[in-house]
Amino acid sequence: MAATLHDVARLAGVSIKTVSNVINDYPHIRPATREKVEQAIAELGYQPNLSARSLRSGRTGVIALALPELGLSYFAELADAVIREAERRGLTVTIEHTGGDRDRELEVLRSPRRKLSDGLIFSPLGMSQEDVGLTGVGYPLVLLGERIFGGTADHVTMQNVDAARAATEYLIGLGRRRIAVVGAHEGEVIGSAGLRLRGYREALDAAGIPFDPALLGYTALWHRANGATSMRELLRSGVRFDAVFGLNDTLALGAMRVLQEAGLRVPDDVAVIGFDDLDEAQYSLPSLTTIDPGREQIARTAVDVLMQRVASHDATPAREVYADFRIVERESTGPA
Amino acid sequence: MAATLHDVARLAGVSIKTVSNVINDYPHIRPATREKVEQAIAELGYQPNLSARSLRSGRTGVIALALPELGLSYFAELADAVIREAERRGLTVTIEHTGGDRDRELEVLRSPRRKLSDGLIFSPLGMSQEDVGLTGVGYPLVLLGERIFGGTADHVTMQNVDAARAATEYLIGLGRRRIAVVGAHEGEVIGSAGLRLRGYREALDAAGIPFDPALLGYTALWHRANGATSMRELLRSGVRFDAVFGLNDTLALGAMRVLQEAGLRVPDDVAVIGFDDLDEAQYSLPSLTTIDPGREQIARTAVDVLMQRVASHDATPAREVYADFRIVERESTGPA
DNA sequence: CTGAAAGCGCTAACAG
DNA sequence: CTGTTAGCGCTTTCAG
Repeated sequence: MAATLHDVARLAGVSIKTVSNVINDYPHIRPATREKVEQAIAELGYQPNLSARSLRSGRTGVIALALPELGLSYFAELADAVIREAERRGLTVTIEHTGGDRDRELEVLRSPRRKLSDGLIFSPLGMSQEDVGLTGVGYPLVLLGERIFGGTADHVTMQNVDAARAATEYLIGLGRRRIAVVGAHEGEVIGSAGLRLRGYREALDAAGIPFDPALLGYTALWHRANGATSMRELLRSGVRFDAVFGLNDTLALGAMRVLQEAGLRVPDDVAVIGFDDLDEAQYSLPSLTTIDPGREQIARTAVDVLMQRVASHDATPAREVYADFRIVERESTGPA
Repeated sequence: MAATLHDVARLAGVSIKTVSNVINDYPHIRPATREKVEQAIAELGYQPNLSARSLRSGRTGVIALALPELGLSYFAELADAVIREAERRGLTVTIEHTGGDRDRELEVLRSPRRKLSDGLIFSPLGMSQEDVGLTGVGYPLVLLGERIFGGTADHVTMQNVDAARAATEYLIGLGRRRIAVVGAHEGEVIGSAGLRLRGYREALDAAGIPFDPALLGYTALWHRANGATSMRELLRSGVRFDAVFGLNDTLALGAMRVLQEAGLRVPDDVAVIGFDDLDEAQYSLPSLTTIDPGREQIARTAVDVLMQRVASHDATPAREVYADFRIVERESTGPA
């Protein structure tokens, strides 16, 4: 059986309180005592029982991260960044998949597993603005993404509209006027697709370019395959375009592949821009111009804000943080 | 404050034991009693405190997964599969990054955090065969990967040698004789690079093709950028080749990109094969022929074996499981 | 500066 | 079928 505080205390000839003090760096301990205790700890290979500690203290040192699935590169890179930030603070991260399914998202929000972590960083996909009331949970919660705004939970998100407008303006600045979109969601207003599409339309309006619904490619999910399918439909429809805005990188990459299969040159015939700045966007052929939406900053801020809530349970009003973005120019849009 | 067993018991007019029985589906409870208790639970919104349960029972319902980083697509897809399998069994997964660094791997193995999970699925990269003794830990441990064999822990791995031999034979069957390799590790015998290179050489030998060291491209890490760099060096060296074996998909993809930049046609001038069958291998241009190393099976088996160890602490001898592999034919090697 | 003692919420004997 | 009781190992008053 593993050694406990009592064992250490007995061996060191002190009380368990003293051992506890040493472990928790309580300041006023006589050096000689500390020495004795540390030696006993080493000798027994003592390790604190984290379950007991968390039962007693109410803190677990764990944060939970709920997202659709790690198979989606964007979320894998987000999770990577969150884990990094958590580890810098001595925290561990548990990951739960929701599959982007509303019911599973609700289940995640109220699961008893929440007690096993100090708080939750939650990236919903199936829930929508109408569910905003359900985010008033009794534990520290940081919302990510573009599905739910204005709730009582802290929220860290991207500047979707502005970034999409910038992407579109960039294409327009290159002289492109017929800009197709891949990844639109029918009738969506809020959510990544809705917001990015709004940015697209704002840029068009500002430049006096009429909006043509025939240029929109719809896809339900943003999996890699859908960008390809959507582009095939666009090509089959016969609509003409000289640029494509992929609402995320995987869509853009899938679309770019289909364009080239069809004998179109990127960027000469069609310029392509994405959104997310995934690692792989650097290594496609041609490399993909895209928006860096500030993923690192989002991860860092989310963990910071969450831990602030954990530390102080005062009811300061919910924060809404927008990460900085920038355009990453690569080959798929040609020389600027 | 959240409701406890006592609150429920009081409200339902029974003892806490009865409530506990209801929660844990203890069979012999009078329906009327069960009814009362369930109503009290609903009314109070009672949720069991998992910390307390785990302190008492010694089980946490959590499994830990330690891997280099989620930014590497292979590990993201592996983690995805492990989480899926865990969720099917009602378990949650915590993920720890090691960065492939030996010291951090050792730290992970003996961290007190291990007590917060029932067991560990561990994919080392920095540790090597000499560290095999350090894998005899006091908790359920499943080793993944190709760094350490023959220890006292269960081990789930790929058929690296056989799969790499099959990949090489496939290229040879296509009439290619000068097969370059991207991702070799200087002097490595065990480990993914070493084993896959051995498979490569076995295939060469079997076909009577002399081994030419000039065809090996070395890279320290298997990040995407390294495949590109390695291929650039190979091209600069002037060595001639008609095929490339990327020791994993990201390397192959990086290399393929450089080949095309250099004006070489894939597969006409150079055929390319990878290893891992990442999602993105389907969507590159051309799509990448690769080895599916049985990732799903690895995840499923790892979780199964781990939970068997958790359930029965008997010291049955360590298992060594090899997943099935298969060649996935795509465009980068042309029609077979 | 250190010790004694209470109890976090739960499970599991052991009785009835 | 249900109630009582004793801890799991730790933190934390409260006294010395």
